[in-house]
Amino acid sequence: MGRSPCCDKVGLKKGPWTPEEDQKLLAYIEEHGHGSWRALPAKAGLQRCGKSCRLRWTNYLRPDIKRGKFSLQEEQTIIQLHALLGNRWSAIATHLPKRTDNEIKNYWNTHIKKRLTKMGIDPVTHKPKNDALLSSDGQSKTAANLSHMAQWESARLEAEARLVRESKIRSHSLQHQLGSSSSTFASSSSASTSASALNNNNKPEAQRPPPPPSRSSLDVLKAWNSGGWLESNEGNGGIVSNVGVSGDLESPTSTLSFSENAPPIMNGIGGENNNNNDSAMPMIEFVGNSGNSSSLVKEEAEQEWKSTYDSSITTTFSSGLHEFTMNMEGTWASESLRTSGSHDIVEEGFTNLLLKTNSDDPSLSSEDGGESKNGDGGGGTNSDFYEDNNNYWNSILNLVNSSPSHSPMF
DNA sequence: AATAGGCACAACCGCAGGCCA
DNA sequence: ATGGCCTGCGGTTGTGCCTAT
Repeated sequence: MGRSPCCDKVGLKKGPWTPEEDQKLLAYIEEHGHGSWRALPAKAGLQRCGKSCRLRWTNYLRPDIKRGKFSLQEEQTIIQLHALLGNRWSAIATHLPKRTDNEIKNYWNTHIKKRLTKMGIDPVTHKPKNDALLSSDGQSKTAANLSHMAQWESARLEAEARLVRESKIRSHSLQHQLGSSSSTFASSSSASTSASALNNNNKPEAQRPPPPPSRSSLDVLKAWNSGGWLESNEGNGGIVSNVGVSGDLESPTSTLSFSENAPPIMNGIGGENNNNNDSAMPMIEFVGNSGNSSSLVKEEAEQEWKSTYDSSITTTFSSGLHEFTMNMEGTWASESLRTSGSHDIVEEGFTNLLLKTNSDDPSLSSEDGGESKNGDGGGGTNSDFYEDNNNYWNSILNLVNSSPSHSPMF
């Protein structure tokens, strides 16, 4: 694993980019694609290292970047995804179209993190700051559930991101086959969001990965499996891990069941619970159901996207108290889909399903307000606070939603 | 008006890992 | 199998702007 020197430090400019430099970089990429970033600066006449050029492009100059203030929904999505994924900004960014991981990271560090801190919520764990004791004595079963959800979602997101990348690769490969020159960037860039896609787009043919199998769902399942997630749970004394692989592989439906009576089975999941013998530990159950869920077939705007993606995944989380369904509709649709009329679905899919969990259950509404708005972390009612995951999400969102940005809380 | 402090954001740094010769 | 190249990623720093004093 040799690590390449970033660049020759001598004679290369650092610091803020000038409009002239931006123009040079833009003009070059529009005409030639970026190709090798290392070689780009010399070709483009820039006194910058390739890495600097790449960052400038991916974080600022790319034409498909939405700049400006984050919407409330975007903010909520970031909070929720961060609770699930932690500081995996690139994974979070996959659910915020047109936002870069760097932008999201900065926004988190400068805005959301501070808000949560002021609200008495640990921005790392998304728990009230005085919840540590609860976790250590095994009472925070919901935290364990959430941790497991996070693991599941993390694996899913990885697979999703992989699929999106491969989809883009395929798209660009098709474009290439159709005779597009390297300048296809200029016309297709609006439909290409991630830097990786652009990278692949401009890679020499030999460097491009082979086209993925035509059925995207296969890739998802493969990714799930290759991630070791399912295997790691097999024989784990209670976890049923199964993603249906027979027949139609599309639209996997995963059911996460929490059984109040099941023995502790979450070994290795969620650090604070590894040695937990609490009989109340829920059973987590994944049930693959690949054949029945309603497939959402999306029409591609472009001919190269004729292949349909079955881009719905339904994830049902059920507990003794609540059951809510996550319909991952479109979340691994291609970027082309995002810009061809399905954007809203894609952009809002995960966000909405998350938000949905906070409004579906009327029993939650009675717990809005006072308790969750206790900025100091709850004051002795944390066991209630962690009654279930929904309460947790609800509390975060209510705090965010009910507190205008100019309020003292923020 | 000058200045200090805080804030927001762009950019940089360096590690990790995939790919290829 | 090995080593170099390249990119992705997360953490950190630098800098300009805004606001309060």
